Amino acid sequence: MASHWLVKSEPETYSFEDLQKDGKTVWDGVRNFAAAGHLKAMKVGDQVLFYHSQEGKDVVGVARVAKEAFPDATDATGKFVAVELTPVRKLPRSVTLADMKATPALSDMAMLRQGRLSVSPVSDAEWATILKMAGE
DNA sequence: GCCAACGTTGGC
DNA sequence: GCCAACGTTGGC
Repeated sequence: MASHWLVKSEPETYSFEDLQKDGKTVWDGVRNFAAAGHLKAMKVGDQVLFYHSQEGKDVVGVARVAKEAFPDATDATGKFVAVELTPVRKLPRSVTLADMKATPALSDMAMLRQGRLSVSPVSDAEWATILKMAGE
């Protein structure tokens, strides 16, 4: 059963456009146990919302898990993992943080309840709501 | 094993 | 640029 997720990235560091240009990317550098736990739970084929933090503060695109969790090569301790993501599509309209906060159906979203979490789960209902808000 | 201090993230 | 929230680290 496929799950849905949301990952955050500062577009200045790595934007959705960068992912589309690269064709794929290794999602490493996560140094938070809760987020790492979510990375480990990802399965190939799971869909992932791509959120731009700091600049934009909006969900801009959809990506897909291409490779399940493997040791993060940038982590010397060996405690953290990375996954590989590929771009799926850019959303017709981005969905801003303000829009999500203003939507009662999304009030329980993990990313809203815990702002600093860089990788978080998205329920099927939340997923459908956000895609609809994005004009799909 | 607990708790205080510190560092980092991210929204405003 | 500031401030709040939260996770991690290190001392006891």
